[in-house]
Amino acid sequence: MATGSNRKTKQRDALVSVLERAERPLSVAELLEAASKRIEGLGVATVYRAVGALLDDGRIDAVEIPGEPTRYERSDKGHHHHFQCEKCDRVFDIAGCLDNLRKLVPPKFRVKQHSVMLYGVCATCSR
Amino acid sequence: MATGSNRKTKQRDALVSVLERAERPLSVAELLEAASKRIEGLGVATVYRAVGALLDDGRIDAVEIPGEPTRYERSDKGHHHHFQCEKCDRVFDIAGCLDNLRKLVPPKFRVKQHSVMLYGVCATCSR
DNA sequence: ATAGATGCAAAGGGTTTGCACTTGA
DNA sequence: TCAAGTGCAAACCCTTTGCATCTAT
Repeated sequence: MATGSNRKTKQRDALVSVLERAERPLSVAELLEAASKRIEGLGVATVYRAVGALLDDGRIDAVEIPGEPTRYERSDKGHHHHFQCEKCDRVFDIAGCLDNLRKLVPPKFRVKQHSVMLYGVCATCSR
Repeated sequence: MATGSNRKTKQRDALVSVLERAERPLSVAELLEAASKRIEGLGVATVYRAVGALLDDGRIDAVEIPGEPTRYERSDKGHHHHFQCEKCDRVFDIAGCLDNLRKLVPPKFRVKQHSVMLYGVCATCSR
């Protein structure tokens, strides 16, 4: 996926480092806020463009949760899905995947990607 | 879920009937376009409000696809998932479901709902 | 009569884009 | 040098809301 040139700038460095340290997927707003502590005057557009570049390069993945702004996370976590707790709203990574998903589709349909979101109550909130 | 009063109006009748005949989930824009053929001067806000009322009453369900406008479908179709074609952007219903999804989560996590989205190329666009 | 529904237009939130300016290679 | 990146503001898309006007009951 590595497209184009991608210069090294302090803005992108800051954003990458925020994403690298993050323990959970972050939204653009969260990225902006976190990185602004280091880069003053950082603009939203820059964050969106950096995020776009990182997505193109496959360095991060988008975590999309209906009704919420898209979050982003390092892509080196491998293929996985997410679980959102309805009590605490936290999003957890779920290892593993059902690869027989493609069996579900009608003939002639070609499946290239899929996403699975699980909702329920996490271990902590279950107590 | 049946809330409030819900008057019978020609606008809502038209929208319900469009939804009832639809073979795939429809966006507000699609609903507006379809229903406008019968109700001239139909406004977007009316569609949104009608959709909201139908959701409250549990007569339709929202199909949320990241990066795309929410689509709506009759709620009496039973449990199923969706497939979006990357060529034509249409969303199709996929019968069946992998119910071993719950096996993916760590112990103590309780799964109550899940959603599966498949992406690829539909039969028509495959040709 | 009157609460609920409608249409319009304005406003809101998230995301993208045009443009002049800055900066990394 | 000069293409790529930045910041700002305007533009966009989807959705919601305020308000004066209808309309079903």
